[in-house]
Amino acid sequence: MRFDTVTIKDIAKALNFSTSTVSRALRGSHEISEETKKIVLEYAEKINYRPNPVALSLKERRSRAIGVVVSEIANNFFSQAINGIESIAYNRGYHVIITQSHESEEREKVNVMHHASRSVDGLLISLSSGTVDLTLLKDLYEKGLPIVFFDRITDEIDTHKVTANNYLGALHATEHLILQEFKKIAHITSSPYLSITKERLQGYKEALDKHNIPFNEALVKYCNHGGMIVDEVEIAIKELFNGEIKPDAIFTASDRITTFCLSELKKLQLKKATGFAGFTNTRVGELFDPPMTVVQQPAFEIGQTATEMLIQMIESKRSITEFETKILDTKLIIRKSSLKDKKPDLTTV
Amino acid sequence: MRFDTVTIKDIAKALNFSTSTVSRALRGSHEISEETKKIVLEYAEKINYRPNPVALSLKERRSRAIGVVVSEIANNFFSQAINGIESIAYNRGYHVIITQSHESEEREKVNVMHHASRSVDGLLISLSSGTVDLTLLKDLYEKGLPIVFFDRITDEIDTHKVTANNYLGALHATEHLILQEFKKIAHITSSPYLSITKERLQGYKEALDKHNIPFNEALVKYCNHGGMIVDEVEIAIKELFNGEIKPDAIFTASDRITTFCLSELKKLQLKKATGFAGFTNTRVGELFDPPMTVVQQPAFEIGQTATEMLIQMIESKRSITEFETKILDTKLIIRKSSLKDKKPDLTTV
DNA sequence: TTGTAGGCGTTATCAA
DNA sequence: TTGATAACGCCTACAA
Repeated sequence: MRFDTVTIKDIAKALNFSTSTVSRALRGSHEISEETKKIVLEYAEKINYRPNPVALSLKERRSRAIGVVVSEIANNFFSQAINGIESIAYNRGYHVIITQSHESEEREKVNVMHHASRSVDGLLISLSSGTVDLTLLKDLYEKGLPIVFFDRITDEIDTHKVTANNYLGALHATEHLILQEFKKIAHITSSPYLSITKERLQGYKEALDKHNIPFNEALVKYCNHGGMIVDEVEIAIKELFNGEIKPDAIFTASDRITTFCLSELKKLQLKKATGFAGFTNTRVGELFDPPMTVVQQPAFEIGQTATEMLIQMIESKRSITEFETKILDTKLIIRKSSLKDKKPDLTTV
Repeated sequence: MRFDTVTIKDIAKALNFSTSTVSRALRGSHEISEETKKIVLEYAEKINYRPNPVALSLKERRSRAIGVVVSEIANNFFSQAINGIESIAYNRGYHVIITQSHESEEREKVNVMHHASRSVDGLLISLSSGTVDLTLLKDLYEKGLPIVFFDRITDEIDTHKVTANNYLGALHATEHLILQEFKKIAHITSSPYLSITKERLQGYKEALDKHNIPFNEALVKYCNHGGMIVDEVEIAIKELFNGEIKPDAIFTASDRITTFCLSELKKLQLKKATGFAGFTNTRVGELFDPPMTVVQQPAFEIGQTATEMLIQMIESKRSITEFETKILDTKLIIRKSSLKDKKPDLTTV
């Protein structure tokens, strides 16, 4: 099956003009007579002519499209961030092309190359948890492809970056658990490679330190696939509760880990005995049993900010030398799951 | 900023061959000497040559890309369906370009046109709740653009379609509520234009009929934006509970409506008194308070099936005349929210 | 004011 | 076995 479209040639032939005349008339050039313009525009309208963006991309080497690479769309944080990205891009006349890396370095590379070679004008990327090698991105960036990192960022490339204040978010959540008099707070987090993992771990440690609680490596568990594999979280929890120091509270570092962790705790009948707080952008934390204490990232705003920065880079005439890393505040929403005294929820019976 | 890439020309110049020789060597043509091939391939590898897909698209009028239009990515059903789409597309060597209509006919049109003119090889679409006019899609379809509808389908275009068995899903859920001895079961659903709305309403009615419960129009509420606007659901619930016949159970017809509805019931302290079941693909229904009875759609499989059908259309040499509408079974997962006797959940305390 | 020619990167056809 | 040329759809420098 093939798809027929009207081209400038068709118009030129039908109207007995040259293609250049038609082209100029369509773009409203002042060097074309009003009459010709009118004839051409009317005919174009009539046969529903649309310029072929592929041809334009080839010619202008730009596409008015922005490529986005995230690990997973089925994730509250990313889908909200994407909405932020779209809200800006749409208004500025850019299209958004979304691809998923599924936390795999390999898939991420394929996606990045696809974007680059399809002449997106710029790239927004949140690194996969499997990514260690940044040479491809570095390469493209040096060749002139504008890139903005968001959420999972890197030190290795000097460009604009946007992320949540993961450090403070983790610090406040952990501190909240400490003030609730939990003594053995475990931390289940993603791949240690990720910027967000490091920042959140740092916040967790800082909170402990501030309250003179010794940091214990055994209470920190890493899920290298960010919770994409159920077993990861299951194993982490089993190790924690079979270990020497059984935690009385858990602080989780990502959407998926948070969810799986709750399921596990429920299975093990530990849900109501264990203090709980986690990073997640779910809209339904309030409906959980018990209602869940969460650290919420400004996902929509992160997407917006990253996109504004990217478009600025794309449209800037001279090359940019001053780069910025914007850090947006998280929000701690305290609900019953992190309170020491977790009676069954009777208020809504 | 501009982005430099290596082209066949560069290779030709460097190696003192013509572009056609290089082109053929790169594609392994047998009419090129082994030696030349080796030289070209090695050099191409060395300078990291990648063919420009934009140029290829222009030449071949195909892009090996599939366009997807959904109402919202931040939706369990759609994000899972997209994963299904990607799983097939990736293996067959197609890229997936995702766009959102935000339940707006206008945005949907823009996206469809974007896809069409960017020469996607085919289109997967789930209609927005605002869509009444299908002439654009009809037009493109008649011009030869392969289109497969999934989830929210239409009678107006004769092509492949895939959807869940919304009728049976609704029937079983409603019947389950009836068997739990709920007497006044309300139904909150999406825009009446949508195929899924009609099918689910049909199932709901059928269940009532089967059990000799008279259908009451006042117990059905439509949210024209599919719950994208919070107020919609709030108003629907208020109307229901301020009406003459106060419902003792609610059956909701979409992910968002389900969630908002629960929030409202919680606010109004009606959550534990009201029987509840709803269409949703959330993974965390079990963690809710009370654990939620859900009708789950085979989202991943719907995405996969639609993509297989689309690729078949794309790659078929002669035009297809026999079209199929596949209907995949839903799954009713019964949990506490729909049980008549909803004691506070003590088992997990 | 309009037309001609060349180029964006690639491949197919034809010629050498 | 290799090279020159034209074409995909569009735009623009230059010519008329």
